[in-house]
Amino acid sequence: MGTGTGSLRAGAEAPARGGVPVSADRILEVAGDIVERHGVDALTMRRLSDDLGVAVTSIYWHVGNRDAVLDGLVDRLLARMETIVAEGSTPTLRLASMARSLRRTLLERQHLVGLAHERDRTPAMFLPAQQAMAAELASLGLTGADAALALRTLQVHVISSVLMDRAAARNASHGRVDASLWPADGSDPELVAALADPADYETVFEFGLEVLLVGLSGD
Amino acid sequence: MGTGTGSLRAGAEAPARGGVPVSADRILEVAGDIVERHGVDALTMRRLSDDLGVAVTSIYWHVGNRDAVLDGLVDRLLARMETIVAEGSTPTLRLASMARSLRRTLLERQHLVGLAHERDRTPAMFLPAQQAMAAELASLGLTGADAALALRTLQVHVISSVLMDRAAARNASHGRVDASLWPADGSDPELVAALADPADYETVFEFGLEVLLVGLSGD
DNA sequence: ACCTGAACACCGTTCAAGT
DNA sequence: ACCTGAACACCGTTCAAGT
Repeated sequence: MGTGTGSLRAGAEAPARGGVPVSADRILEVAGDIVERHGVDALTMRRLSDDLGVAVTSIYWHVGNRDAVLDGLVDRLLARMETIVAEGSTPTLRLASMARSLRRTLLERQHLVGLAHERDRTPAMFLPAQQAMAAELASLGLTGADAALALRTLQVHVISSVLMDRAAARNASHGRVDASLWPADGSDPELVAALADPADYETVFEFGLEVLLVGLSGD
Repeated sequence: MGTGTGSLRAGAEAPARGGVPVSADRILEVAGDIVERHGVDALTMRRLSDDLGVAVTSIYWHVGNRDAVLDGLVDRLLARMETIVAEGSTPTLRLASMARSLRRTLLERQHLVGLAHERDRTPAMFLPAQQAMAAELASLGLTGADAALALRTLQVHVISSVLMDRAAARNASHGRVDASLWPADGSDPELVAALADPADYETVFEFGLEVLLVGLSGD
């Protein structure tokens, strides 16, 4: 049926999706694609093997098992966290720009970041940025354990922002709070209205970041 | 084998684990037990039915399916978030005590909180505390959209702390960073040592909370 | 109204077997 | 060295059938 010429084959039996030979690297590449596009749950061994154009079992030869694939994906993400460039004329501004660009790059790989979080690899994710941030903190007078605490606070602020964004993005109805649950009487109507809107986690991030940096620079 | 009396039965065929009849409530109770003790992944329909002493399929009669069970668990958690009591003589101190007690109660139900987070129900988790916190923010001069932003910042701070704790607790090797990855030369040795220790997210929480509250109270 | 077993499609994983 | 199909134990879910 249809008006096809009949000579154009469906392409289903093309030589293994572009003829790329299977390898641990290729497997992780395709797996990363699935995870980033459809979430971790969508990564089944059978779907992965289908996308690779190969039998399920051959994946087990190259990488160990599903868990090893997930581990490999996280390792890949960490390896690609390049040192970010700081911009700004003051230490505080440079810290802010670093935190912002970290957040941006992590947002591009939301599902992978979630995966890294579940495996408690988030600290490793910030390793490349850590030295640069430590230098800025030092010029604010923060060193030793104080600097470590400040570093971790900034790190938690960044990833938590990404995790919140991810949860909100995954679900259709955002952080909308039913305004009717508030007492209709004396309570601040503007506040209730603002809370009824879905949360804008970028604004929350920026607000928290500014407060934190002002606090760190010693009021 | 062993020295048992032989008259003491194994108790395996006791009348349905205490004879409690199956119901939607009972199902959620047992399901919550499994999730809180062994994590969400451990909650399989077959294990749930085993613990209930009933056939798998009868669960489908009471509640719809696995997803409905999970939804029910989150609803239960939200319903149990009682209004917390504020302690302290100043608005800032009362806000701090509320954030702390929220964190504590959430930490007791880590897995359930993780579940609520995945379903983007975290804003609803803070609803009971929201009015009380709004009142304190008002006496700091924060109302309307400003108060909403402050509220959300505090909320994100609390749940992110819980989420971090959970990730760290689930994995044996904490946020330890390999000190050897830092340049051995001029970099702050105390800082490197502090980062080599596993992150103490309670301290990170307290530090961030204080900075946030100082910032909110208008420096 | 409530519970059951059989059955389905789908998982991850192992293994003996092919080339 | 690499890939395969068959097979296993385990999922969630449906359905016709029992009482």
